[in-house]
Amino acid sequence: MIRTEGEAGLSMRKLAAQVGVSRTAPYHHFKDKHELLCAIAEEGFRRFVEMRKDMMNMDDPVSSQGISRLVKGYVEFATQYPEYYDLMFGGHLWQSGALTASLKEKAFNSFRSEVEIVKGWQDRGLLSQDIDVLRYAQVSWSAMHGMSRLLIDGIYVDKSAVDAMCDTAVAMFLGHLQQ
Amino acid sequence: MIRTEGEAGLSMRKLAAQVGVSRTAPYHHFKDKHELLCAIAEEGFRRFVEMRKDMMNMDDPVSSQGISRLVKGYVEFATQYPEYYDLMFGGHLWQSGALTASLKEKAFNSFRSEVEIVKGWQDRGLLSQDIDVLRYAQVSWSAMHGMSRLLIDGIYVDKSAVDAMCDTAVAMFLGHLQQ
DNA sequence: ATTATATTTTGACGCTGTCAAGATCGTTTG
DNA sequence: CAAACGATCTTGACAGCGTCAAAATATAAT
Repeated sequence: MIRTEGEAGLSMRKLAAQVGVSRTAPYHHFKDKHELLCAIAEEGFRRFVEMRKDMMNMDDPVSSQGISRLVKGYVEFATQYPEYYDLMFGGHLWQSGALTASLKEKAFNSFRSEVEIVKGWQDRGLLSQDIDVLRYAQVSWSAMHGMSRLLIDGIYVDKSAVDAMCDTAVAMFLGHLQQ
Repeated sequence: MIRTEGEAGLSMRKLAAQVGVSRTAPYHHFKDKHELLCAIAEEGFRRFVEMRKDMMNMDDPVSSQGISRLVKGYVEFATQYPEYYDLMFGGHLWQSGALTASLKEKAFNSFRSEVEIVKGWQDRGLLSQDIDVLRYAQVSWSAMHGMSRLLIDGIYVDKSAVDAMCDTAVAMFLGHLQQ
């Protein structure tokens, strides 16, 4: 429903109707609409980490190909499943401050994996030794997140430029090192 | 009203009540709630470009101080006026695809100014000659946008790290050049 | 077979955006 | 000065929303 009518188009009533059940039946399985959305977001994280694992098995994340693949994979996930991405990393759930504990954990793990990757870059000399890994992970993730958001939200409209943007991002992450 | 109760907390009815008129009076000045939000977003852009001009008058944008000031100014604007930022660069209005013409123009000008700045970096040798300026502007803006979004949306919560993140971003933008 | 528990339903409340028809007011024109 | 007009505002109404409460039903455990 979110995919076809947007996040605002998802209503508990229409959802129940589509399933063939009365309006308030879903409330016995989810306390809130909020809690239902959290559950959907969790499902999104499951898909996300699975995709990420697959990519890191295909190429070493510390290699030009591997890094490029990770960045492109990230943006691809966001643009292919914008509904999941919105719920996972959008303000809608986070600003409420009342995330499900399990959802919070999954999100945290996702970010920690990004930090690990950046640490790998530094360990193998792709990144200067005196760079703060945590900050660098925050900023590089910001870039991927920002690109994804701008694409999803319809601000960046030229989808044929995505690949070039990702390449540029990789170059920027690694300080324009030749390799 | 948005500031105190969030964007979802702004309702045409409450707005009218607060002004002291009937529910539908605002509809004679704005066709839609959508059009009202567009108007607010425009006001946000006015403040944004004004702030940006001030900063570029204080420091040359092609200087370590100037660049740093621009980045920090950007994020500061976003976190200080999150309601404006949400409307200006959030999916809510853009995804509808029906932006006011004047709003669209203001947004486009804002991005073009970012491209100009990056071009300045390249012209003065801060950036390798064989870098695509447009792509680089898109990615660097993505990073600033991503940081802002993650802060606004409550995903990055440690606000004491904002300065260090901005510094890291600047270092990343300029390929870790010493200067 | 009976109790207990899980699940569903109907009804209701207050909220939302916005359309339609009528009322009021200020300004412009004959 | 009066009449017409257009801008502004109002009340009424409609369909939709999330969700609480109480009653009804089905399923499971004793």
